[in-house]
Amino acid sequence: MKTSSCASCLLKSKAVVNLAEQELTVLGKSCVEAVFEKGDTIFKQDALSSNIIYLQTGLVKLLVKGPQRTQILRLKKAPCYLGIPTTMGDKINHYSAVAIEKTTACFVDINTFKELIRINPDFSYEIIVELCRNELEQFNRCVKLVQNQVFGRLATHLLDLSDNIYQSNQFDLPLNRSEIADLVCSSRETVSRLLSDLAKESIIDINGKHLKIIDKSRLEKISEKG
Amino acid sequence: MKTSSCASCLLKSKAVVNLAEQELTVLGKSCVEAVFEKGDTIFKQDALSSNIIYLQTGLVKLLVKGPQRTQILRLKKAPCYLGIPTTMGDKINHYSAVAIEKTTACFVDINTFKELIRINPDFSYEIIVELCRNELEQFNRCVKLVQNQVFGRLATHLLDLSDNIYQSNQFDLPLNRSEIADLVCSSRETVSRLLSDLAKESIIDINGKHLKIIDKSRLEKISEKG
DNA sequence: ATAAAAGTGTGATATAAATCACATTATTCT
DNA sequence: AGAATAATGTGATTTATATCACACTTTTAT
Repeated sequence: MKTSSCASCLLKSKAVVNLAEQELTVLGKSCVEAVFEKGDTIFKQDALSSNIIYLQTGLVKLLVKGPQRTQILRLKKAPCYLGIPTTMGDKINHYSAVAIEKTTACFVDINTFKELIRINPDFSYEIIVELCRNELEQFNRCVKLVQNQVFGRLATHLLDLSDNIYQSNQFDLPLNRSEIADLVCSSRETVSRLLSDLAKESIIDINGKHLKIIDKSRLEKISEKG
Repeated sequence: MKTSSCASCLLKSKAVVNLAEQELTVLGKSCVEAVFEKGDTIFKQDALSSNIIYLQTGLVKLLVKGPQRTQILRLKKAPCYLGIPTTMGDKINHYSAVAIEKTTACFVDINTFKELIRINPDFSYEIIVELCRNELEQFNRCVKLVQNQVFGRLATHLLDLSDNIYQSNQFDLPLNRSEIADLVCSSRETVSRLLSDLAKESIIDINGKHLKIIDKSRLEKISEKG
């Protein structure tokens, strides 16, 4: 870990690009950069948090360990902020963040973050925009969970990986079958079966972790209807 | 509907109390107040929105009509804002808001709202705090949906009505059985059965819409475990 | 290289809760 | 007031999907 020179950072957030030189100095003084390898925990459920986290590069999973099952709430791809609601709120992490690819992240002290909100309206504005986008995304997830059954949810997440995370119709799944189950709120066995079904129908081609989407339009139909 | 004098309003939001006199005048010029009776729609899913809505008094339900079922996303009690993420985002309402009690609301033009964010950091700060609280609440709802089965979710919502909405251990349900089903993501019949079961166990006393919580600690246990 | 551990696929069974069906009770309307 | 309509309760049946059980495969460790 090292204190960063935010002014010279090439991976500024949409909010941070609005900061003046002097404000960047303020930020730099309480901003610490860290690198996480695949599998590393960035922060842990139930731990106290007094930092906002900005993901510069990489991919993480947000997960909740509940009494019944573990849920992967969502995958978050850099660039984005993590932990704003928690750190602005009750300061106790409601979920853990674990890197599923090599990830670089900046830890920003909450007081500095609040100070920047106080002094720079353009900064605040971008934070508000990000919070709003998050809320709509989470909303969609929650609606999908109720409206669709497992087949549809699985299809939705495969499309999300293809369209938003990897921007390619073939990629290596960053999660094993059990984690995919946690992501689509189902069981390992069901996910295994449904992936086989999709392959039998020639909608996808799957070989271990390598996945190729063959018939995207049918997958989209399943995502909507199923 | 009438253009309001925001300066003299006794129901200012936590954000608005930070506004200076001149800023209140700006707000007042593009702020329209309206009264909604029980059952009235405040805004409709799929419609365009260029207003932020501030609920001064009352109670509303937010609902999504999906292909499979209707969901009541949540009840929102005044004072609170509605529609910030939508109006800041793609401007299309992802859900409807319907008054379930007499409700008064202010419609604020999005450009005025953005202007206030730009000129008053304390205003922005309070908006950020409200967005953060919303995100955590929605998060909890989503986790509960997966971790608990219907019995637990029903108990959770009864407690929410008692603790947060009515602040009393007896009240009239603002929703019929079918709407309660939409709220707990279940079916009318199941809700009906489970309410009877709770009554049989002397955990609640229910007579039509009137509900009295008799054994709160057992209800809390069901809410956590069930 | 071999053993141990972790991950995966697939059939059989169990289960929570939806759906169906219909009787009963409220509420609304003329 | 009486008819029509909506809301509710409750049993029977169905269904999606979890869970169990176990074989097979891949990865990791010694």
